[in-house]
Amino acid sequence: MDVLSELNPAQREAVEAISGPVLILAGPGSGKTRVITHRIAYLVKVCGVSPRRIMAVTFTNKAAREMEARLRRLLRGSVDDLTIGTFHAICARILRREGKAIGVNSGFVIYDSEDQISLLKRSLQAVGLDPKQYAPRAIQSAVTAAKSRLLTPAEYLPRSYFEEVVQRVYERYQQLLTESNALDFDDLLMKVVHLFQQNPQVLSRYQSRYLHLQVDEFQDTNLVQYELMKQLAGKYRNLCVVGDPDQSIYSWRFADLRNILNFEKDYPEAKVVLLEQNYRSTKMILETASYIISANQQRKPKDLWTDNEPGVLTEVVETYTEQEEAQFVVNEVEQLVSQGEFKRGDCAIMYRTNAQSRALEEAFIRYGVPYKLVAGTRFYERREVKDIIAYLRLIQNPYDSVSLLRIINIPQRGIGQRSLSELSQWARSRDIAEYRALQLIAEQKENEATEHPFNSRTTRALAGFAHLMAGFIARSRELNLVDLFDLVVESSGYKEYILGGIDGEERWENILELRTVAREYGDLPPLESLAAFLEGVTLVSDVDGLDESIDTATLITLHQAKGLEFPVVFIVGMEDGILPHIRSFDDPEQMEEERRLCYVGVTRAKQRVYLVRAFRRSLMGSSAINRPSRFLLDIPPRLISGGELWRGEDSQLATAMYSWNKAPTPKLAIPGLSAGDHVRHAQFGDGVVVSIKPVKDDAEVVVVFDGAGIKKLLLSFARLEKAE
DNA sequence: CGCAAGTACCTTTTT
DNA sequence: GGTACTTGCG
Repeated sequence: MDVLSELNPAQREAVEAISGPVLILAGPGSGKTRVITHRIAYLVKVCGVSPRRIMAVTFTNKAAREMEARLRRLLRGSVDDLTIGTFHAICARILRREGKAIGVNSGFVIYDSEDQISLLKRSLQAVGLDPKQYAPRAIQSAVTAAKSRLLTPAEYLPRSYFEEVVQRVYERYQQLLTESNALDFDDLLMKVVHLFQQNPQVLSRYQSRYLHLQVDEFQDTNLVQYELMKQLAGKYRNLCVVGDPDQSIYSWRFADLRNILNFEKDYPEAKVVLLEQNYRSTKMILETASYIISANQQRKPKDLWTDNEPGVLTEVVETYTEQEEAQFVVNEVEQLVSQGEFKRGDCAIMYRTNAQSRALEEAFIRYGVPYKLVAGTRFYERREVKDIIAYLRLIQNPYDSVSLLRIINIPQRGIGQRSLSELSQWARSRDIAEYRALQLIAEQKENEATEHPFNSRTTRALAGFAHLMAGFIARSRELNLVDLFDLVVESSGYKEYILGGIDGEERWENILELRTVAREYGDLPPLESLAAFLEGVTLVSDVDGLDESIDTATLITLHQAKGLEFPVVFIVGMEDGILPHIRSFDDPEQMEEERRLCYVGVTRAKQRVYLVRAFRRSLMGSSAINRPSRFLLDIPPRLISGGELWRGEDSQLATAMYSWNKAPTPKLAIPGLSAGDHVRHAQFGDGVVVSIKPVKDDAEVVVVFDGAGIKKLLLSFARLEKAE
């Protein structure tokens, strides 16, 4: 059978073990995705299982899309009936259909973490506590922790004063969510589990439908997710989970490695398959990675091996500052490209924290080398984008109080903080939603009645907003999504407002980009397309937007890099305090996770690995001198380029590296520019560069021209010449 | 109420 | 170095 022909014995075993629970422990690069897709293809083509009876859960939408694409090739069609998606997307779909059984209205909106924080602050105030005294983020984390253990406010047992606060806030927070007809990310999962617990007949329907269940990245599931799969697999027990404990890097999201351990307890009949042959990396890289991960105490040893070429030694490089570090990376990328062995798109630069991307970006721009940044300030978190989404959400669900409070005075309508808290109070005292209160005020204004506490100016403002929204809501039934989008942006006054503000053009561009996203949903009927669009934009992740077809270097965090692979990998910031991160120093478990993170990074590489560190690095304004990462010390010198020089002084390795393997001086002719440079433009004449700012794959250069004044130019278009 | 200026706070990672 | 929130004034 051709579905099996391309597989090694272990992979084949994993594919053919279709009845009963299966635990696949898959090392990096062991063809995990191939096993999952071939398994599904095998089920459909060989075993004749209907695609609609198969569910495959992935970690990101990108992974889901990839799996779908691969299956489309293997199966040719009939892919549409498969259930493939992230936990959150699949749960949202279930809740839209079945939610009413547990009092979840199908028009619910999904709150992201920012919305969550904002509602938590209001919850704090509502129970009479000061948001300044109890960090909303800490409470958020506690609430997420509770929800990932399936604890409702009533079941939550406080063991400290702080936890008592958490419980009170959590309780009110859930009330406010319900009133807003909203669910947060954690609710999506928890509510489905509750739905199934409380409605056995609903559960039974789903259990009967899904004959086969598959979970990817199982090491990163939390307790709710595990419980959910356990429920769904309750009837047929055909649950196949794939994971690698060494790549577990989401414990802070309450991923629980015990899920892997418990799996064999809950499913004693489970077949365990080990995938230990690596198809991705050279022998050198695999060995380097193995040494790094072996230093962890809390792990089962694995025997990873590969038939691949030995490859070249790992480069360990020290630079003086993070600017020099970035410069080295850019230079090295260009070297590799000019030697003809690699393309820019083969190179990935990985780092521990997002803040580290800035120095890298600056260097890429300075040298005119194109790159792509995975996220950064994430698109869907930008203020203007969230504002428009808030308008649209409010149209779908006027009870969404977080969105209402967000945009009721944006652009300014003369509804200030005071009027707002009065509005909330008034609504609460009459036990109605804010939006309903607005409607009443608008009606009363027409009737000249005055029951509410607002003066005539504020009343007019509030009524105006109510009418605006009512108009949108009425039109939303008939307008197609893009037309609705345009209507909202124009008649709310938002367009004018944003264009008149700082960075107006840039922000407007973002809104237009959001509009293109909306266009993709335009074919559906009006109300459906709005709902689908809103769900789509809330459940995206940053890697989802990563486009491998563009031939540029990729800047990416180590977390985001999980599941990806690149011929050349640079890991920068190999310093104690960065990787491992300083926050892990006093917690051995967290330290082990940092090590796994490093391992994930190294094992992304197919051909070459660079581990780069800076002697001195500025962080948050001040600068620090960091020691080399302790993880470097776990790599035997013989695996490091130039490392044999250190033989016999292993213990001194850290000190030694201060003076060895210094980054060579960049050999690039500078095609880029920096502020202060004199330039010449064909049309505008001579000028001086004021600033350079990264814009996607390009750079925006501001130049003061002697004759033509100040101009903003795109580096790729402007054809500026350097002049002395 | 709106705006400008000042201040405190932070930054790990994300569905 | 940046933002998000507070304060004070018109």
